[in-house]
Amino acid sequence: MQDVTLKQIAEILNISITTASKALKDYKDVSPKTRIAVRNLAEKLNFKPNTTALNLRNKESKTIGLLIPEIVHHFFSNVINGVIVEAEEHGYLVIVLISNDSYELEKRQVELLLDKRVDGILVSLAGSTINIDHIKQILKRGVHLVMLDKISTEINCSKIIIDDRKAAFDATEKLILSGCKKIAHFKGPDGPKTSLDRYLGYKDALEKHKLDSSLNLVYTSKNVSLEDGRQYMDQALREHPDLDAIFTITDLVAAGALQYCQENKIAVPGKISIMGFSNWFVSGLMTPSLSTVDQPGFEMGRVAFLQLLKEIELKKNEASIHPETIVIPTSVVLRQSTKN
Amino acid sequence: MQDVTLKQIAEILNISITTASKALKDYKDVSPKTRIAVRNLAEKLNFKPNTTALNLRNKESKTIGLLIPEIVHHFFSNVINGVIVEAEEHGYLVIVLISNDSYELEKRQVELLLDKRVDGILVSLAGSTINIDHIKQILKRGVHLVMLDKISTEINCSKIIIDDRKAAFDATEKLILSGCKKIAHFKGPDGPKTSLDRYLGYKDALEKHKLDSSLNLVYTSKNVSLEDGRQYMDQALREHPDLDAIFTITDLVAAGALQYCQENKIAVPGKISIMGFSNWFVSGLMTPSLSTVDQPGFEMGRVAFLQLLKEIELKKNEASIHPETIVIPTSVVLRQSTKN
DNA sequence: CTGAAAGCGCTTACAG
DNA sequence: CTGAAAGCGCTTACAG
Repeated sequence: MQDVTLKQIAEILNISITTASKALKDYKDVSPKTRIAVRNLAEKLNFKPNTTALNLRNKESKTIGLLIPEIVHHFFSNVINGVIVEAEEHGYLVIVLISNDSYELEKRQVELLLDKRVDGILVSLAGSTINIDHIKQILKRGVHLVMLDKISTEINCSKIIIDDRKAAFDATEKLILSGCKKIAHFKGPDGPKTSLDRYLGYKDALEKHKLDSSLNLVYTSKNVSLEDGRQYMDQALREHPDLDAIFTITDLVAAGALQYCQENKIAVPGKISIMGFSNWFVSGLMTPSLSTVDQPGFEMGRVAFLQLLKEIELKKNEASIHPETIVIPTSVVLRQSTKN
Repeated sequence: MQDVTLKQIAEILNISITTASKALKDYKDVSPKTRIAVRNLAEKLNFKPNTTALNLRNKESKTIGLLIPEIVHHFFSNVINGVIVEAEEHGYLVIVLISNDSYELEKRQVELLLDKRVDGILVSLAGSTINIDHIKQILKRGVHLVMLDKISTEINCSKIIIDDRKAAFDATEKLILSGCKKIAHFKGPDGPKTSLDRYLGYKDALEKHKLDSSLNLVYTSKNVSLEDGRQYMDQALREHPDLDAIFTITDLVAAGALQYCQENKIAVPGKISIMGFSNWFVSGLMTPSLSTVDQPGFEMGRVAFLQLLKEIELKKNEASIHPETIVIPTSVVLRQSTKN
């Protein structure tokens, strides 16, 4: 069954396409009789205006692109969900593309989205992305852009982030307030700003409370993997027998550390407290369950879409756009892997 | 910066739009000189043919819709990933929509996708979907359809599934072969076919090995939640003191059962073996890690897209389409929550 | 109140 | 070798 067009309706009713179109769009200069006839027939034939034709004419697609490093990932799948739900609410559809943390893929995917003529693009940068000319390209082509979580300070666009430094500070301070005195940090790789900020927040807290903040308490996890967590837990315990807590770049690393402790009968949090970051789904299921920082992915996705929409509509009204940076609040979730 | 059009190129070069178009598309009836001039200018101005115009003309969008019950979910996020990766490989983009297991949402989302004129739709049904007229509507509108995992036998389209009954049989038999004699099943709600099939596979295995397969060993989890797992573990142990294994509808329920055992110092697998289903990411992280059935989401997503593509291309060549049902193999993953 | 015309950006059968 | 014309399906300023 082919899609019904205005032309067909016009032919059946022996009127012009113009009139048929007007009748459906509540133009006042159509006789009630014609209006009714057109509407009834449209209803009967299940007429749906062809979106592609509308897009071509209106130069908008009511579609946005979402470019994200991963999808099989608790935080990012929440982000995607937030974007999709909010977009649908406002009549927009979302094309999802996964860079798999690859700069090359990300670059190509930006092209795909641009060629597709989406109305706007939401980007969370791949871990391996250093050069950001492809992102600048988005702005140059006049397409709206909002970055979230993995952002670049070199791009002049709206950004949706959490305050990683403050969140890490809060998490570390909770460990301190629960009585921990020697706290290691398993940080992420050096590139991403989030890694750096979480490290700085950790350091801030130690310094504020005058605890040992020497660099030999900091371990850099290359792969941010379960295995890394196990390995550094082993190493940290050997290098610092008096260690009583660790704070990790993300829950997965914390989970590895926790596994190591379980297998080696090291009491958590008796001997050592473990604090993760991100509040992955898994954190609540482990034994003991993991204390962590809740990173509200769904909310970030929602707000990112809303910001993009705002800019799309400002542009339509020819108003000027002022990029904003919106910080979404985080909170520390205390569970069983820390004291108190 | 506005997008460059063929018209602009033609004007600059003082040729017709027709010729410009042909030059870019390797029509042989264009002089080499013109061809070169057009190509160079197009390159220089970074000309990209307007996809929307092409879509309108070619009546295809190189875009498909993916309608899925959940996204913050290990299996489904893998499915989505598989679809997106394979689609991108073949020049297709994917619009993702989440029904959140709601029939109402699913119905509306099918409309959205149809109105968008996607070339095809991949559907995994919402848990609450009983009436499937909206799915039939897809076929009626001449849009290609492939269903995956949560399918409906009433729809005549290609389907990508696992053999739930066989998978459940295999999992249960592993428990039996490891020496378990009294095995309970925490099944899912009665609606979905997967629930039923997993129950039947469990029953098949018990009967084959002449073990107790009475109905009082079967508990129906309404919410398929962590809490359900805890609760039925408690109940099952009270009702069957000699219980030595459980097989659950999905890993989350198994995780709840495991938590219950941990908290109540019930040895796993010493006293009781626990077998989940789906191989969620979390299964490998728990202590003890969970034995389960691997449900290859990524592969299912890939194959689903490939099947859809095949049908799209068959149609283009006016060949006839024969719906296929493709069964993706599963395997039992033995970890620490079961014996041997 | 109705409809012919122009246009969104492209392609292609056809005439010259 | 080049380009005017028709067309994909719609909308809207304009003439009648």
